[in-house]
Amino acid sequence: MPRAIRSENPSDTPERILRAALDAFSEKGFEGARTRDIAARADVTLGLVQYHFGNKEKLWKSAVERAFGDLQRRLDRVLANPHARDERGLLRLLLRSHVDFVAENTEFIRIMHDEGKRRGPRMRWMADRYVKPLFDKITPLIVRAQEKGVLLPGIDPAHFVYIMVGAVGMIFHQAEECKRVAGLDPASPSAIAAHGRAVEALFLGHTSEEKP
Amino acid sequence: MPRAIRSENPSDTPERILRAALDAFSEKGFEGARTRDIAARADVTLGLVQYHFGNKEKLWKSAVERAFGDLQRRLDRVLANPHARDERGLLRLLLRSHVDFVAENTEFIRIMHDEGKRRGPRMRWMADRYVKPLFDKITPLIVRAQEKGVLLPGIDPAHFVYIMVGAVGMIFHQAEECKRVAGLDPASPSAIAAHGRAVEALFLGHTSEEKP
DNA sequence: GTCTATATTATGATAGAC
DNA sequence: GTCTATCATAATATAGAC
Repeated sequence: MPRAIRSENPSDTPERILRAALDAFSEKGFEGARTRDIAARADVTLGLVQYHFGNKEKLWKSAVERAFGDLQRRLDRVLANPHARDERGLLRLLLRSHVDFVAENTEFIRIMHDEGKRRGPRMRWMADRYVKPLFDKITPLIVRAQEKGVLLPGIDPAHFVYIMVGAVGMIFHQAEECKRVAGLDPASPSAIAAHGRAVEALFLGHTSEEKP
Repeated sequence: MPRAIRSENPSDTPERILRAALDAFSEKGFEGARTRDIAARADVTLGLVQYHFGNKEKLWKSAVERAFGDLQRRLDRVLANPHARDERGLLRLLLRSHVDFVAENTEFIRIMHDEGKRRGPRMRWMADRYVKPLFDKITPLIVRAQEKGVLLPGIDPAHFVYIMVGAVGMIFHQAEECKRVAGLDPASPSAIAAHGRAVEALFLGHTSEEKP
C-alpha cells in the first residue's frame, strides 16, 4: 500500500486534476490560476500535473475541451428531443436546458467569458473550435423562430444570441456578487427555476407558467 | 529639458497610469495583470507606479473607483433627465444609456464581471461600495415599472437586474469573440445602435423604432 | 505514476540617486 | 516626480529518485 488514501476510485488522478483546473481557471483566469494551486486542489504534487498534462496551456485546453464537450452533448440531446418539434417547444427547451446547464456548470461560463474577452491565441482556439460551431448551430434556429413569430423579429441573430446568453448566464456568472448585493443565491433550486421562468417569459411570451 | 516628450499635458502621469491599469485589469484580471505591464502601458517605470498608488491593491481600487464613478455620474444624469417623467421613458433612457456606456467602457464591465464572480475581499469591497448602492437604486425602478405594466411582471427584480445587465452587456464584454465567431464588431456605431434597439424592443415592447 | 529537488524566470515591492 | 538597481518571493518547468 504505497500511496495514501486519496480517492475511492483507483487512479482517477487526471480526472481530479481536470476538475481542479476547471475550478482554478474559472476563478482566476488563465494567467491568474497557479499550477501549484491546481495541484493542491487535486491533492497531488506539481510534478504530477506536468506529467499528466504537459504544461499549463495544455491543461487549460483539456479543461476547456471537457467543459464544451459537456455543453455540446447537452445541446445535441435537446435538439434530438421529441418535444422539440415545433419552434416554440424547441426554443423553450433550449432556454430551460441552458439555464440548468450554466447553473450547474458555472466554471464553464466563467472560463468562456474570461477568455472570450481577450484578443489572443487561446480565445481564437476556443472560438474556432467550440464557440463558432455552437453559434452556427444556434443561429438558424433563431432565424426560423423569428420567421415563425416565436421570437421577436427584427433583431440580428448575432445580437440575439448574445442577449440570450447574457440574460441566461449573468446571474450565475456573478453568483457571489449576487448573493452579497441581492441576498439571493442563484445556485439554489428555487432561484434556478425562477430564472428559467423569467427568461422564458421574456423571450417566448407570457405562456405556460407551470408550477412544479 | 530633463524629461523626454511623453504627453502634451504636464504630469498627467497618475491619470495615464490609471487608464493603463483599467485596461490591464480588465484584460487579465487582478492576479493576471502585471504591474510592470501597467507601467509599460503608461510609459513609465515600475517605481513610479508604486510612488503614485502605493501597491497593486490600491491601484486596482483606484481604477475601480474611477470606473464606477463614471457610471454613477451617467446614471444620475439619466435619472435627472426631464424626458424620464413616465416609467417607460425612464426605462428606455436607462437602457439606451447603459448600452452606450458599456459599449464605450468595456473595461468597466470586464473588471466588474471578473471580480464579481469571486469570493474574496476585492469582490466584497466592490459589491458593498459600488454594486449594492447601484442595485438599490435600480431595483425600485424595476418594481414600479412592473406595477405600471411597462416591464414584464412576475419576475423578481434581482433576476430582472441580472437579465438586463447580461442582455445589454454580454456582446460588448465578449467583443473579441463576437468579432471572430459572428464577424460583427459590437463596438461599431451601427452595432451599438442595433443592440440598443434590440434590448429596448425586448424589454419595453415593440415601440418607437426611430431611425437616426 | 508519483514524489522531491532544483533551475530559471518573473513578480511585487523597496531603496536610493537624480 | 521619475528613474535604476536590487531584494525576496513565487511562478512554471524539468530532472531524477522511488
